[in-house]
Amino acid sequence: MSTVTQTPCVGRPRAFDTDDALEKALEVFWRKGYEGTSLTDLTQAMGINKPSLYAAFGNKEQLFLKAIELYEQRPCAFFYPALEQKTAYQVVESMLMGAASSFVDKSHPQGCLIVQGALACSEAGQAIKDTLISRRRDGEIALCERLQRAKDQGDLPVNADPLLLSRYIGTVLQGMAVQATNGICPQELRKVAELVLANFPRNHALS
Amino acid sequence: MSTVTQTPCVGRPRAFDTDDALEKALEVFWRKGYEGTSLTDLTQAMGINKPSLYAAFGNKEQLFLKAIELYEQRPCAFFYPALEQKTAYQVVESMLMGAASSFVDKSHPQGCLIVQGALACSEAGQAIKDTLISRRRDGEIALCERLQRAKDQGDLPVNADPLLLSRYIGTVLQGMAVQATNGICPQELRKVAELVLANFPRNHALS
DNA sequence: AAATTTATGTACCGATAGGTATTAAATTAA
DNA sequence: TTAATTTAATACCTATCGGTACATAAATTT
Repeated sequence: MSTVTQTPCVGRPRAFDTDDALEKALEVFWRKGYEGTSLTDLTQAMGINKPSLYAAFGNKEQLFLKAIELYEQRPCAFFYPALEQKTAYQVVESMLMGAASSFVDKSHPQGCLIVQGALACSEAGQAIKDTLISRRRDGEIALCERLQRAKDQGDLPVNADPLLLSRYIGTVLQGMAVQATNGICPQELRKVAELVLANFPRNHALS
Repeated sequence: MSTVTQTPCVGRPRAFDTDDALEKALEVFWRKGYEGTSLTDLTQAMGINKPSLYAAFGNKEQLFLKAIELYEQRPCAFFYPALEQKTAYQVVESMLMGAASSFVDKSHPQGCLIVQGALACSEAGQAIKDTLISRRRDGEIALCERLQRAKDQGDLPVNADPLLLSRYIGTVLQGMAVQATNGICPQELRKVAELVLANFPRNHALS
């Protein structure tokens, strides 16, 4: 690990753990979105004051960027790992089921930070909004490439359209994130995911 | 119509048209969300100053509520009218195709105000967030009732689950709204809608 | 022990947030 | 013509926004 907590050798030692503080910041951003989160919200949740925050993380925008990095590695860690499943069906199954558990997990805010972090915002948040759009697109591109590979290997019907399928799954995942913020209960969200799966094309011979 | 522009008989006449002003406000809220929109954004777009806004619409929150009412009657007017289609399939087809055109229509902001108006926000916006959640839920409930009626009339397979189907279609619609903010092009969004339709259960004997 | 370096805490910065008091202007009713 | 009524425009209110200056505290280096 590169970001292991290594106390700098000189000067007064930091009185807080940056990883813990980042995790607290992530939770606030997740719940309130980028612009809905104030510096006061952050410092209170992180248990530090503003100069410490700025010294450790730069500014609000850079802190948010670090938060979404942590987000994609930690609680929402169902997406990219799912790509490594053996079959296209299992990839999509892993994604949909992962989303169905993560988005409504009561141990953290509901929904998906990448979707609700800055879906609509003022000019001041445009850069963050664009960053989140890119993250969503990147996910779909990665899924598309995975499905294309599956098709090339005969793991999807010859008439399957990887680009369309990845857009469709991306749409469902983003919709599930909204459903989670609506307060849908876990079982219901899971049933939606299962319905999508039931219609997903597969070569029974291979799976 | 109840809100027809009727000049009050006494006092200085209003120098702006409230319907026009509301339409301008709607567009700003649509683009920037409830909390991302400032009073200055609103007054500039509406061409009026703050006291006029407050006299005519109450405050920012009430103005937003009037904006979402207008929104559901005007540009986003594909949802509830779709319920009156003859068959369940046609209802869903009308909704999905309506969304596929409305959400990416270049004559107004991309996406759906009911989804992106306040998906995540500060405590100050909680009431608006809850209102939008209710609107989303109400739409799904109405669709569910319509599909149940269809099932009762033999217009859906006997094993069809109206509640699950309405949640699924709601999820897809909300996901399509996010896709629209991502900047997906109209044809691609339409193809997603068509894919969903292709898997929607129907009794061919009836449609 | 002194000098250096880094972090903490308080207090503050200009800008902007939503909202309003007040006065002038424009209309109708008397 | 005057009084009553409503709107318009400016200026202002308090609170909070993101961000920082500055003095103090705590560690290491010399």
